[in-house]
Amino acid sequence: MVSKTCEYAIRAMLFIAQKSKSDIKVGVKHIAKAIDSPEPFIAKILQELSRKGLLQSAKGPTGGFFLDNAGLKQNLADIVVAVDGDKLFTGCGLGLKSCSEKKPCPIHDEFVAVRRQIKTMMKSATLDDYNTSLELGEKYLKR
Amino acid sequence: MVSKTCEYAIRAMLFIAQKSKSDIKVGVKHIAKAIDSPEPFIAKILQELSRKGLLQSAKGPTGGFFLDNAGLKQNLADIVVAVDGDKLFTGCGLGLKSCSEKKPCPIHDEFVAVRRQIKTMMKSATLDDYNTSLELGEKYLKR
DNA sequence: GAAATAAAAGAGTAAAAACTCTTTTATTTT
DNA sequence: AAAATAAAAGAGTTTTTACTCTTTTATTTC
Repeated sequence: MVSKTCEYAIRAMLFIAQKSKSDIKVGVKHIAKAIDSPEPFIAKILQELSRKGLLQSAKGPTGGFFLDNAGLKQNLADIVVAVDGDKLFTGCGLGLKSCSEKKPCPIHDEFVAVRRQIKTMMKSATLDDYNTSLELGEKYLKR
Repeated sequence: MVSKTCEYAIRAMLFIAQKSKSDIKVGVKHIAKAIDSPEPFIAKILQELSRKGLLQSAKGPTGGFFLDNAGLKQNLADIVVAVDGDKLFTGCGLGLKSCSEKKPCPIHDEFVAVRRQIKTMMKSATLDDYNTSLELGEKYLKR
């Protein structure tokens, strides 16, 4: 559904969101451990997202990645688009380039519905909104 | 959502289903042209599916690939599982190995709903069911 | 200002997915 | 039986995705 890179990105962003609530910046090592991902790989992903402005970073001791208030208002769809592009939300279910309302593939209408549901779901909650259930230990980012 | 291999497989199977309605066997060359796919690649995919029993084949002149009556009753989910496995229907949205009702990822419940919708959609119609709209030229397999 | 910490940047490697080519085997038509 | 047709099989290549390593640069603490 989304790339592995994107899965890591979402999990990392959710973890950073938690820490940012208490104004804590987190280093790559800490993040990698928390979401169980290869350290240099998640570093690269987050640098890319930081360049794109989806999160902030600070170098040096006590530095690390963090989210400002605007960042905490982002939703999962924002991350998915930044990492994978919008093919999940716009592509044809059978890979046809010019599949459209006018020239639909056999499953066009059904896929439009599925995609809409996915989009709605990914836009319905901000990173901040996930914090509570994560803090309560009702939801997990690891294993 | 599904692999490119799987997209080709579905499109080829839908095309073969059409031809099989009039008891016509189709060669790889013909199929590749009809669905706009690399010829040796779709050949390989169909050989694999034929080995798994999802369609039939005959060698020699007038030979080619075709579907028997049971084959025409298959749905898209059958093809997806044969090609990609069942990860689309069972995997975690964030790639967690032990994501479950007991230890859910933050988007577990929403993803269960999305996956159910996809599964329902892919099981709701047989290959045969798509024939009419394709014959009428309302739906397309190419471009 | 020296040492330590942590991200930035970029090159490099490994594995998987997508795609190709060649040879063989079976079947049918003439 | 010979020629032609078409799938079977398997090895090989290319591209993309996933992941690693090394060096540099910025910041902070002591």
